[in-house]
Amino acid sequence: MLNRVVLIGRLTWDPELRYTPNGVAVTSFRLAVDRPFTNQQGERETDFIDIVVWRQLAETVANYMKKGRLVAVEGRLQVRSFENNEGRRIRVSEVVGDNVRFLDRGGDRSGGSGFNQGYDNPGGMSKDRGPSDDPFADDGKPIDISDDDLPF
Amino acid sequence: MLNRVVLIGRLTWDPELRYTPNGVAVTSFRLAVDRPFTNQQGERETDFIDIVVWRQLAETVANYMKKGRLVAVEGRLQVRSFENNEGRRIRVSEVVGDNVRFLDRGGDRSGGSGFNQGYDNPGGMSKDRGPSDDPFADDGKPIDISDDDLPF
Amino acid sequence: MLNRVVLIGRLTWDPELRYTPNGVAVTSFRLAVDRPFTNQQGERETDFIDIVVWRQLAETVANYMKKGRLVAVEGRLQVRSFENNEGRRIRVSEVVGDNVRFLDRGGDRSGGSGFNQGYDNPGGMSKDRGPSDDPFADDGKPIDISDDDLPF
Amino acid sequence: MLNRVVLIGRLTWDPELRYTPNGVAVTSFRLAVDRPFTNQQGERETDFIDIVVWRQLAETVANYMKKGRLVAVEGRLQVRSFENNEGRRIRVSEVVGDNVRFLDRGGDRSGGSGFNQGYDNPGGMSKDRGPSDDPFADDGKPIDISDDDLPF
DNA sequence: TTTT
DNA sequence: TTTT
Repeated sequence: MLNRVVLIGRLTWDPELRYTPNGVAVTSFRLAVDRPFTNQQGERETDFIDIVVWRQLAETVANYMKKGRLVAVEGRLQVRSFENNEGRRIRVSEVVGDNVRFLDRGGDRSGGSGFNQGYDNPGGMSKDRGPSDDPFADDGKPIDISDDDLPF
Repeated sequence: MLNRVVLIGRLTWDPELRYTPNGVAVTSFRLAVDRPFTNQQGERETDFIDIVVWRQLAETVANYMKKGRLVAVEGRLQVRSFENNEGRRIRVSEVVGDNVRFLDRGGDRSGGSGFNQGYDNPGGMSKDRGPSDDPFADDGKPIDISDDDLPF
Repeated sequence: MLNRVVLIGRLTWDPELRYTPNGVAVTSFRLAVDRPFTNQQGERETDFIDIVVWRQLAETVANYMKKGRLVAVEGRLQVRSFENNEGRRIRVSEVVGDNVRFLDRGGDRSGGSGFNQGYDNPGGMSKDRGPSDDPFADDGKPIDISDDDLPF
Repeated sequence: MLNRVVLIGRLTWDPELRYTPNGVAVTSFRLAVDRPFTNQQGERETDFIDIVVWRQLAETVANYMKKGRLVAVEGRLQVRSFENNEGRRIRVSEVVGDNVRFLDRGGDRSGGSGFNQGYDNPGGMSKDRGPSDDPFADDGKPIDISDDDLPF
């Protein structure tokens, strides 16, 4: 009914871009997210959380992200369940990201953050697109609504 | 850089649908969100939070929501600042909703919830559309990616 | 660094309350969270997400929740990794809930929602407590700050 | 019923620490949060969002944050309404932060992030404390539950 | 009072 | 204009 996740963490390896048989771009990576407290041994533990992003966002992430980079990820928590080839039931949890923000230096605007951004259409509601069909390509038209446009 | 709000509360009045001069649907409503604690007088206070939704979601909300209904709203917190006609600086805060879920009886699936749902394209990244141009109209094609499509 | 999850879904079974050897209450349950879109076969899929709650919240949830009930859960996504007795690496993902809200009729306030609420101390920053040591027990003192108290 | 906000943005000025008459620390600051899209004039707009934090977190923020720093804030959206001295109804919206993470260099761990963290007890459920009574002071005891402690 |  |  509602499923929203927000994470900030560091990439544990370089993301790798793949394509589905239908040509849809998909990138997976793992995020190290430190817990905000220490355990009984006084150690700070870390959750290693798998992220998957699709389409244009997959390509942006693959192009700009590297192991160690700090990112914010928004998305939904997905649990897939299947039987492996030993007949064992396996459950795989991952966050399907629809927004990824780069939080440390990207070499862009003088040490700034968010130099590159990615937005996907949350909830997978966008139609399936091939990799060459950029859903965010600028068509030269304005994409927001001006104040003059407001009815109140 | 990142701006996400999730609220659950009750409508304080019937929402009203308007259209911008350009024909874009927009609906505003106010949500009563009880605080999870009581104040020094032992009273439970409530935040009255303004929500605005656009396009198809505006029409869905206007059609199905009524005063008193319980809803979940996802969106971003927007602060507009302007000078009023007395030259005074006014700040208006509202949540621009991109997902609204109906949480109490909708007469749909036997006491179920979420009988009607609305999703807008978060972040306002969709192109401007007129009210008759439903961004979520079903075109008869599948809108998600099947398991067979997965490269891993 | 930051890890926040908000879910709304239905309990797939009655939760069961257990206690750790140290007497800490813990309740697990599974939430069915419908996806907001349909797959290529036109079916609406569901994520079955495991939730675990601790201490007072565990007891509240065990006392009031039943299979089928609609709830909102806030928490953090935790991934535990261990080797099973076959030497296989297993990863278990679950949401550690720190706030659970009951969203359908609880028999309390005439069809209201949120009849019962649970809050845990997010981030696990509270000290370990035994089950009889209610962290939310009312000590008769006010727990919030009045307006008179504000310095601005 | 549920009210959660997650923001990432930059401080627009140095925060200022105050105390209530009862000695409770409170710090306010304003966050500049860029929108993820451009308006009809092709400009990227920014929401300037007021944040208030209390108690220990107020002191941590006041000690470590400076104008321009990038932070993540979690909290709840609060709307206060009152009549000003001209008899006009004023509505003030602000995010009551219960978690603030520092996202750019803090001089701590070699360019790392989150060098300093603050957690407040969300929902204001903690008892009122004076400024010298650090709710997060380490008492030398473990604050989490070990794996051995788990009943499953 | 507006950040990068 | 305040919901339950």
